[in-house]
Amino acid sequence: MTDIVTLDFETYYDKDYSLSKITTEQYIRHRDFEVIGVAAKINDGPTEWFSGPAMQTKKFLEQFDIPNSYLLAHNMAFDGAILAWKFCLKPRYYLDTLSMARPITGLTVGGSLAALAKKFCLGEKGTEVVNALGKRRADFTAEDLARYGEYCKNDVEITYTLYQILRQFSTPKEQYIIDLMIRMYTDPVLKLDRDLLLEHLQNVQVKKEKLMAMIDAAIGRDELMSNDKFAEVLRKLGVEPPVKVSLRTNKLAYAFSKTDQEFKDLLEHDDPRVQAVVSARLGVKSTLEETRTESFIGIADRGPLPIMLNYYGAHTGRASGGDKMNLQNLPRGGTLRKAIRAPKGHAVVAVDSSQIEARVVGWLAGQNDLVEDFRNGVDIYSKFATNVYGRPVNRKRKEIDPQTGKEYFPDFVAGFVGKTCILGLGYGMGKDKFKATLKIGQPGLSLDIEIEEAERIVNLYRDTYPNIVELWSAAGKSLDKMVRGYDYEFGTGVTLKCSQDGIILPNGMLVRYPNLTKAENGYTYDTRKGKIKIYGGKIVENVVQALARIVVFDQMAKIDQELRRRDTLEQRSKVVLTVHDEVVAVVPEKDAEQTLAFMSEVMSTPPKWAAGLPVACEGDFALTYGDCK
DNA sequence: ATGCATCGCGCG
DNA sequence: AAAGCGCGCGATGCAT
Repeated sequence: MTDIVTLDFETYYDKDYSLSKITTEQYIRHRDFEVIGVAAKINDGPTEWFSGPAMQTKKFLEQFDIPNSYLLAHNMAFDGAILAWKFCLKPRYYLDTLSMARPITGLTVGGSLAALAKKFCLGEKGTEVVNALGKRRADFTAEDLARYGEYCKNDVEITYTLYQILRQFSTPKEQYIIDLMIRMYTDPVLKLDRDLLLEHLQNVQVKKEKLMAMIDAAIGRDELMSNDKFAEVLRKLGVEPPVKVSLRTNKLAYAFSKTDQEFKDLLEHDDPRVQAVVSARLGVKSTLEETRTESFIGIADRGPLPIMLNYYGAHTGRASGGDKMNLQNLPRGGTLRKAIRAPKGHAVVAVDSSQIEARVVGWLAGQNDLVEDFRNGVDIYSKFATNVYGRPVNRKRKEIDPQTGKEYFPDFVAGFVGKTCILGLGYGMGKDKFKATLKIGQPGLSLDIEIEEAERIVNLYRDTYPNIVELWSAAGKSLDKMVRGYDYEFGTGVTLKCSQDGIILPNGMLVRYPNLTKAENGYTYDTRKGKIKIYGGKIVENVVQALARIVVFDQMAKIDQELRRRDTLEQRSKVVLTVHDEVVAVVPEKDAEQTLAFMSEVMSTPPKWAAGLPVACEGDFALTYGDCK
């Protein structure tokens, strides 16, 4: 039996140097970092506390045979990174109670050890027994240090007990995924291209300065950023600011976003001053490129890029971004992605699962004609658009413009409509939202269709795929059954049983609906953020996202198991990142081609419980993440 | 100063 | 009766 070593570090912090102010990566790599003490235990043995200089702490830690043990902590990304980066100790396998708790209580209970101890009745977590703020290890009195040690030991005990409870809810595969996500952080291999990032920051800033130079010097950043102030700017130029009804609050709000057509129309206003202020507002308002580039440069100066993903961060099991650095929303085709590089002699391999959610919907609903089309590689977006427009549509067909001699896609717009239908209408989207979605469009494409036309297309979708409509209805029925505690199941590709706590997935995990309640006009469930409305179409969406996540994450685990077998100190080989339907690995350059083939093979194979689900994928390898497609 | 709600925008 | 959904971060504006 492999030992479980449970451990908890106490580290120096002060008002500004703390995890609430800076990222975990900055905190651990900071020059002020200091271990005050550490408590650890083996299996259910006694917990030991140690506090001493770094060298002695290392000696203390080395007694635990960590490289051959399972390592357990609450928030392992933190303790595991300290252990790996400061003490060069990596366990056989990471276990993390914070990750393990998320699928069970993530919706309703915070992730802190205190909140979880209370939830699972594990006794009191010690309150702050020692004032540690701003105190280095040497500043503590012997008594305070001893009390701090007791507090820390208690945390270790609670973590170990919590683990014994939570492990009953987990599976070996989910444990592997937790370990993998921790290793993405504690064992970083991707590098950031500092020079490229510095150049990019310069470009972004110059671009913004140029926009500012185009407008009246009296108008500053504040006038552009604030809605009220910007509205005044427009009024002074004789333009009545466009308004809209807020989707969330139903209140009137200024329509100043890049998706507000009326606002975008002002870019072509007769008065060049209006054009300039609108252009400046749109250019200055988005800060992602600038702030993220600055963060990246900071990391580039400190070391390789640790990737923090919250295991089961979403209700549906998808990961979410963490540590003030969401790597799941980097702009596509942008410099930030290009700045993420494989280490010397290595390549990045990225493979993503093609239209996984659309495939899962069709398969779950038993919409067999759609499933067969996916299986046969039919371009389903074009096929549905053909249906919509009553003429052959092929979004991939290229033609040469006789005037300019340039290549273009004549069915680009129709293809976009087809895509929007397949991706959106499967979850019950109505005509109004469909019309709005087409209007938002994508960069360089905004479609204005009549509401009658929107209704026609929505109805066409529902007539074409009646089993999907039937699935919404079956899923809707599950709400009534779950509330009343009756057995119920739905789904054709796989049968999903409903329980009191939610819908049971094929891997034994649940899509939970805590305190599901029948309200006046529908059903709600509780989260920490309040009550959420739930209905048939949305259940289908949640379940489909959850199923797609299981498919891709199990494939990711399988890929990593194989790569990990080849991984050595010099020739790194591992999965480094996932973005929902995408798996990214780093391997030696010479293995890139073979790895792409291997990953593609794995990601073209459905799991046993979904033998009839046609999965497909596409991928690429390159020296940078950004060049992988 | 700090927390919270809201919006916009990036990704899937 | 009808209803695309799932995230995190940065910014403003208001409350504390």
